Amino acid sequence: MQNDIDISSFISDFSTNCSKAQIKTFDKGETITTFLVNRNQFCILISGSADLVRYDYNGNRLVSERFSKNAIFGEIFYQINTNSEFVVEAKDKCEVLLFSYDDINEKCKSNCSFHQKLIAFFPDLVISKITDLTSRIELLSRRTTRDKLLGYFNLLSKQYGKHFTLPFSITELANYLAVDRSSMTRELSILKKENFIKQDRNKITLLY
Amino acid sequence: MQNDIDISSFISDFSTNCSKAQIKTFDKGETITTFLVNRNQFCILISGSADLVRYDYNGNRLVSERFSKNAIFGEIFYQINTNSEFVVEAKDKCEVLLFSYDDINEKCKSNCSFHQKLIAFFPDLVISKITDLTSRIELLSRRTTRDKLLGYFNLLSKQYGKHFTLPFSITELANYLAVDRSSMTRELSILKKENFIKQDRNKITLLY
DNA sequence: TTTTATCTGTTGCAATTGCAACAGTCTTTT
DNA sequence: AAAAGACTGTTGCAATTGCAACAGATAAAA
Repeated sequence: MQNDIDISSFISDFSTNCSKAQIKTFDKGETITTFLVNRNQFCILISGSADLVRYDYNGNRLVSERFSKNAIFGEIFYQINTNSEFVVEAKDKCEVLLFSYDDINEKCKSNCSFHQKLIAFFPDLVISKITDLTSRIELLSRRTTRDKLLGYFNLLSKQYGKHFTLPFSITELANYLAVDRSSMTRELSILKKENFIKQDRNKITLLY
Repeated sequence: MQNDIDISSFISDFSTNCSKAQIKTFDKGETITTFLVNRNQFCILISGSADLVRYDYNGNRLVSERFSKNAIFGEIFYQINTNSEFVVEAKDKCEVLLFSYDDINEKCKSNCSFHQKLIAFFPDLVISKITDLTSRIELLSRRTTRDKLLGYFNLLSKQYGKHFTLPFSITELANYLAVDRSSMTRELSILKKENFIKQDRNKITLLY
């Protein structure tokens, strides 16, 4: 939601100026990082898009978050959790800035130009992240699938108007809203029947 | 969850050094802030505890978040939303640091000692906040009340062991997990019957 | 202490949801 | 172009949940 920062403009700085941070490029499908041990890893997505994927006990692949430009993620934000395996996978070609938060925080505090710039854009990134998470909590707190759908559509319509394309497939939307896919589709059908929305796959038009 | 920072130690700094920030004290029950217009307000709870309260269309008071020492909150983190009215209320006596994020970010960037210190502790506060929100999303994504309860108890047991007191009343816990209170109580009873837990009001013992 | 208000636990019932299985589309790969 | 795989939509059924109403317990106020 916060796309007005352009981190890529100073990419050249770290490779030359900070030994603690690195930029890596990932091709579609590659694993960017995992959340297994806690190395306090901190990642910033500079370009491309990626999914936070959970593999449940049945081996099903569930996309539980979608990252795009300027998204931040990494072990540092997660309480490493017993029975769930998280992986971040490149959805298309990605440039990612990776560093250990500890390194950045402790070892090159003031004399590193990368660190200086990190401080400059860090607040906007995290505030935007918190806003996103808070919105999602508001959605997930709703009791019915219908309320979740309409709530989510409302958020999108503020940005894009009455007609928009979901940033998710239908299957992924169900994961994002934490409901069963087929039940969600059922509810979408009802919304269509009742003329609340038009829908063609992940293209939605609000009729109210 | 992140209590090792002590903001109060430099409280004296802002009142004297930064005209943009202020410390206020609130008595139990008082409204600390509301989320109505977006003034980019940013709040840090220095001492005491507070609730993020939503009043739904029936006038019911729902506690949807609980803030304690070092919690951050404020309009800046919320997409102001049509049909929900949010208020932060002091749960007991509170000291709160308030400022407009814009003011801090734009107008006294480098020559204000308050700003310098804010930068120093800001990262830990926001990272801790993101971790909390992410954990909650993981809980809210679970399909059954039982899974939500056990997941939450697991988190607490990592910190406090097999026996702990919830930071919530039973009613508030239901709000936090976004389930119906009576249904949740029903599920708690089943967990007791099946000898998974012992429970006396908000005191829980895990038996596994 | 008495009164009042709030919180907790219980249960019946209706509504919603998850699960499973399947068929049709669309996309990607060979 | 054909085949394989993934995604979407549908539906029956069982399980879970929300809702409502109520009684007892606890806490706060008078």
